Amino acid sequence: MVITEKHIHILEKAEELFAQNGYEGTTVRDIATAADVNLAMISYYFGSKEKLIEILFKERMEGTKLRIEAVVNNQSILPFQKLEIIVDQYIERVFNSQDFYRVMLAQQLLQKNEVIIRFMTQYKLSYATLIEEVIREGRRMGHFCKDDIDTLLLLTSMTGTVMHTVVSKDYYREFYKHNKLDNEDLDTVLKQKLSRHVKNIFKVTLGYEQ
Amino acid sequence: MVITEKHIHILEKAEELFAQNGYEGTTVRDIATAADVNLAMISYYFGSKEKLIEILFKERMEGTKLRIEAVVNNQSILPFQKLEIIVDQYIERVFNSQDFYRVMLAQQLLQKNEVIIRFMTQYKLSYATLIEEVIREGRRMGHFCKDDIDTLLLLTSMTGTVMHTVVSKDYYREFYKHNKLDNEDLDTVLKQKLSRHVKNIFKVTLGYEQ
DNA sequence: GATAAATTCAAACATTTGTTTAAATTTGCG
DNA sequence: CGCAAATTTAAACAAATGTTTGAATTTATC
Repeated sequence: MVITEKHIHILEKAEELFAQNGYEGTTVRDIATAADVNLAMISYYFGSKEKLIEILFKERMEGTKLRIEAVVNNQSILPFQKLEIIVDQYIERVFNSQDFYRVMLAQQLLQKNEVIIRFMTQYKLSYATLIEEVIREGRRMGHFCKDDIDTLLLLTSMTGTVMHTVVSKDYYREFYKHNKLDNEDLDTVLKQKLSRHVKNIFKVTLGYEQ
Repeated sequence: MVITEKHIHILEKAEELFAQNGYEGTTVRDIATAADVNLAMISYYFGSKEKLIEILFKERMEGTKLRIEAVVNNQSILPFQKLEIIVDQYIERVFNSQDFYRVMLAQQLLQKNEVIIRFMTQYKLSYATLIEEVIREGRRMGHFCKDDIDTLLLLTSMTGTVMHTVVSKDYYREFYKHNKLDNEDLDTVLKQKLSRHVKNIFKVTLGYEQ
């Protein structure tokens, strides 16, 4: 299937609506209106509403694996530095694509679409495998002293902490009376805090000797 | 409004369906069928589908605050021990009520129902306030040496890590080839791992001196 | 500029949705 | 029992849903 500008435009609008109202809570008419195209165009371009969200996932998930692979395979970066880069890349990616990550979390929660489940499983497991490689490297080099490291728990701790922060931004604003901060400034603050916090989690979990 | 056995029975079935298919993905007919009551009974007992989920939240969130308050106000428990108890209580609660916590996460993600948003905000903020109190106590007693502790980030890290673990249980099963473990055994393993991991996060974040 | 293909459109399609109705049945109580 | 209130029922309601249709329009190719 060839993805044109039109496809991309509709997908962007659909992504926004899915993030806002959920997949079931978004109608094909909503998408058509938001994208400023005729209702029938959704079927014409994507076949169905379900196919549309599948294509959205395919589009968004392509390429994300490549970036982390480049880091892992770089010989000149030390293991813990690699993990720091991976953490910062993940935080940056989530904050830059908040809508999609909301849609993804919702899909992970419901697990209704087989195609999407496969995408997400493949993504998460390959991610975990790469991190495990870095951890093994770090242990070999004597940088990490813990020997019963649960890679997936560590990864889940990162994704859970970051995702939950994004999802509960409003609590943050209320608890610390950050009302004056606009959304962008709040994001900057949260990204910094998260970076430090998650790296700390990695450090203590791995037993990283400075 | 008086909640009868009938209400509770319907709420339990609705909770299951909401967790499985989402709020929008669950029809009033689904709920009626699952609860083995006539379709019109949902409106008769709850007024509407929206009121039903609001009452579900009211029912489930009542009392959760009391338990943590009892811990915080107990003079004979040391600050870090209090936090350890709070962590274990939270993990236990999430694993015992996985359906509801899934529904809650979905609601947090979409933020469509004002009544439910209020419930959740009140819950999270009072939770954070109580933990902040314990942290202050620990700092006063010289047990925690970090002085720029972000309570809400710490709390979000706990809830995010635990919730994400529950939601992505399937990845866990696949990654570690835990196929043979039944769901209950896997839960036991995950609870133990989470308990240790989250307490570690608290320890390092607070600068707890053994 | 003619022709065919691709795109757009308004309208219609059959289902499904949450809610209501009004009659039937059960329950509680003197 | 008798009777009123509470509960249950099948049926109907209008509105909204995803998808399709077939004609109209635009675009691309010669």
